[in-house]
Amino acid sequence: MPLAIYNTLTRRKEPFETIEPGKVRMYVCGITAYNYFHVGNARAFIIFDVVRRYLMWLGYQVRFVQNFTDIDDKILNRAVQEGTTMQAIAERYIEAYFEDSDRLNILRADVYPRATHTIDGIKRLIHELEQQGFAYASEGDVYYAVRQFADYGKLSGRKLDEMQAGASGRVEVEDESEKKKDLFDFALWKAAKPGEPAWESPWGEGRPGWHIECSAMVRQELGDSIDIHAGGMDLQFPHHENEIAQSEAVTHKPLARFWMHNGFVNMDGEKMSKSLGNFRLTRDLLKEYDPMAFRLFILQAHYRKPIDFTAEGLEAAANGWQTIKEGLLFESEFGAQLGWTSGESVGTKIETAIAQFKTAMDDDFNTSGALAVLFDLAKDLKRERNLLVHEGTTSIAPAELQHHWHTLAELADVLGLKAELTAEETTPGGLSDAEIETLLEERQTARKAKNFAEADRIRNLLQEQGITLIDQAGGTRWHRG
RNA sequence: GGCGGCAUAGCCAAGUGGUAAGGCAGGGGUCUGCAAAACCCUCACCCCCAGUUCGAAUCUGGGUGCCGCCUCCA
Repeated sequence: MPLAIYNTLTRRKEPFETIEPGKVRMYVCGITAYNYFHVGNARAFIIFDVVRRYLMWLGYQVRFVQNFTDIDDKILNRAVQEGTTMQAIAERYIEAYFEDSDRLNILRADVYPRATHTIDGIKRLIHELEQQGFAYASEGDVYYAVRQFADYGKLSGRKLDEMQAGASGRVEVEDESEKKKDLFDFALWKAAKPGEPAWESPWGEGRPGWHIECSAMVRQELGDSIDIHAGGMDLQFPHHENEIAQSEAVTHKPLARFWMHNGFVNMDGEKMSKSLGNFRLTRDLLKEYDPMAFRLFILQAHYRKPIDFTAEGLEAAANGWQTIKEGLLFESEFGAQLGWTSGESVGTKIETAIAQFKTAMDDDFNTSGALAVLFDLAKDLKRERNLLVHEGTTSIAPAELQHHWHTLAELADVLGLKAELTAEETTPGGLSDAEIETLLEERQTARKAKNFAEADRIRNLLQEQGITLIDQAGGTRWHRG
């Protein structure tokens, strides 16, 4: 069965087809660089990173573009607040974006266009819109005339006449109405206020509106029509609706074949938003949790559903991640011991696992279902690992085990789950094997003499060094970690 | 006022006509001086009512509850 993706435009799952065979052009709306990104942003980036990875795994050549908005009121405000420039603020948070997203194992985009580097393209687009009667200048601003675009509202499923201006309660409707012909017209270009960064234009000194940059960037980096355009649910309207209006009015071609939107991250049941101030920065979260635990947390829910961010949920994901991580680390810990070579063959279990994984992912990226496959594989490995540690042998032939591991590693990579030994785990404890053996002998003597206090003292001492003892009938085994 | 979504175990969450994946937590057991680690086993009739069907968590109608969007937002 082929891959089916839910398309916001049609409100249906549709078989995925590309414009150009074998190639995918994909655009994801990135951050406005005025703060570290929050966990809601992170969800979008993780989700679409997985979409990209999966398409690549299926054999598509994916060109992935994600923008940085580096002109914006919020960046400007912050710059004023800190007595610095808009550029300095933007640079800082773009750099931070890379640090945080790298930790989340989000693949780098092929291109990261910025608004400030796209001014020419933006001006050209506005000019074309003006020429074709979709835009008008007004006191140094330029607005898009939504009534001129017959399809306005097709993405978000609304009609201009049915919309209630100001229903969100965030906008002062009267504010700009003087300059606009219609309440729902939106700014393509804003006249600069004194002291603000500004660019020359036929309409006077000013800067681009928010929506226009994406239209210009898509066009510049990917062409008139692309395969996937993605972002958070909230971008559906007005941002993406406006992008469509801007782009399609000029090109007369569909901006994107598939529009994908991810659901929100709620904080303890309540919507997380900048205005409510209850957002959680990814950077802060990663001080407490393994980035992969967070990734797992996100991937355990379907991307279009809202997900509730709670400490319990994160804990559960962190515990679950341990299992997958142990499976992934199997090779580096025991591969050599088991004499694994690079030879490959595939067992039936593995084929079934891959098929199940694919079935889940083909169904509009059912990562939750896909994860069940990973857990199954990881648990096998975990069991064998423990058998090895406790009994010194495995119940599955090493070669077959290797295929298990290989498959787990491959599928985990599609989901962007990567296991790394922490510094603690890599650095062996202060005690040498010989020292440990000596202590064990002492403890054994104490145990035989029923001096359990002494035996427990030694056990605790070793435990503090990260060494776990396994008392068995045939003697005591131990392992680090 | 308009548009849309969701409701599955203690928690999270798949499944969209054939008799409930998975994760976390829990319970029981084996082993042990006691632990720990490990292993094995175990844990749901799917918000309510009516209907369609041989058969429904899954379709239809009606309720109830929660949530999102209608120019800050991923």
